[in-house]
Amino acid sequence: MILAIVGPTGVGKTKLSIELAKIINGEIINCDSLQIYRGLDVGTAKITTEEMEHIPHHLLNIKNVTEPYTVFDYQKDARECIEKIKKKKKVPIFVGGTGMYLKAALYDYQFQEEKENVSSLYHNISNEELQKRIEAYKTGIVFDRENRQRMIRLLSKLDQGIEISQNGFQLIYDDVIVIGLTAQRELLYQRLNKRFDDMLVSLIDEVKPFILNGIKTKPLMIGIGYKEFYDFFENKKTLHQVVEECKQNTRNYAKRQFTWFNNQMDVKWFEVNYESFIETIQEVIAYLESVQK
RNA sequence: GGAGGGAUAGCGAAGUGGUCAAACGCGGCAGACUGUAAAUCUGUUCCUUCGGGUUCCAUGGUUCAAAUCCAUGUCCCUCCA
Repeated sequence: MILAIVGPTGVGKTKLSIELAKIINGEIINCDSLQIYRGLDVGTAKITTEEMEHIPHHLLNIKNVTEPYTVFDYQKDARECIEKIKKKKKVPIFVGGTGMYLKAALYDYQFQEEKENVSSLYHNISNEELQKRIEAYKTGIVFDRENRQRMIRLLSKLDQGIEISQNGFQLIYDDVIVIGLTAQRELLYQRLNKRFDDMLVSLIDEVKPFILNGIKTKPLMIGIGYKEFYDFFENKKTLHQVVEECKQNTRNYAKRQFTWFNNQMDVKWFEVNYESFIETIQEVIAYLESVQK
């Protein structure tokens, strides 16, 4: 069995993962694109050593923020982790909200080793030109004509002669169970807002050195709770503005995560009972037992 | 007390007689997703049994026709006393 615990940020995936790992003898594989990095702890709501309760965690804190890391790397690393854990006769448990990382690990996505920063080759090309060049390949691929980032990606693959399958993706492992945690939208948003207020002071301590040292690498320019603070330290925005922006971005992100997991993967959802989290855990366990038979 | 300015969809904000159910932005909702994925992008957003119905502070008026013009009232802001 391979288990995955997914859902929007802040629902309680981490907590559930530890309880399940204890019960089903599992090891956890992080599936959060930012928790990969060392030093991004507060803002990513990363699990603490204490919270781990000695459950082994993989792909957590494996890179510095200055090191590149993408789905390509994740797919490789995650699959290795699965094998390692299985060899120990334990259960791999994916935990995290990066839908694409999870799907790349478990489904038959194919990525090629990449030489240069391919997309930089296309920077000067207009959207119209990108569209034309893609269409010139006459692949019949339907693509988003406004999404520059993804058009560049697509064209670069076509230019490299990489074939792009137009069928859906298939799981490459049997016995994958995806558990989704959900909560009433409004309740979740409230909790996210509160979580941000609670972390604010320590978050600033965490972000500040990066910003003052002029580090502007990918995770910092992308991560919610990180990227927004540059404007504050550069005196372009007030703290209040930045805080509101962080909260807004977090809510929007949670929304997108729902969309992904609802439509891209086959998820068994459980609404979290925050008054009594044990009940949620028990529900999940009961489900797992019923599926095991 | 006097002089001006304003009140528009959940919010901000255009519109100043017809082509206005009302631009645009935000937020909300829904969606896409083969390497920045905490990214990037799309659709939708008064109600509707999809025929239509009810809107632009309120009431009355002018007009074939009003969010737009006039009158009165209410509330808000700025300035002078």
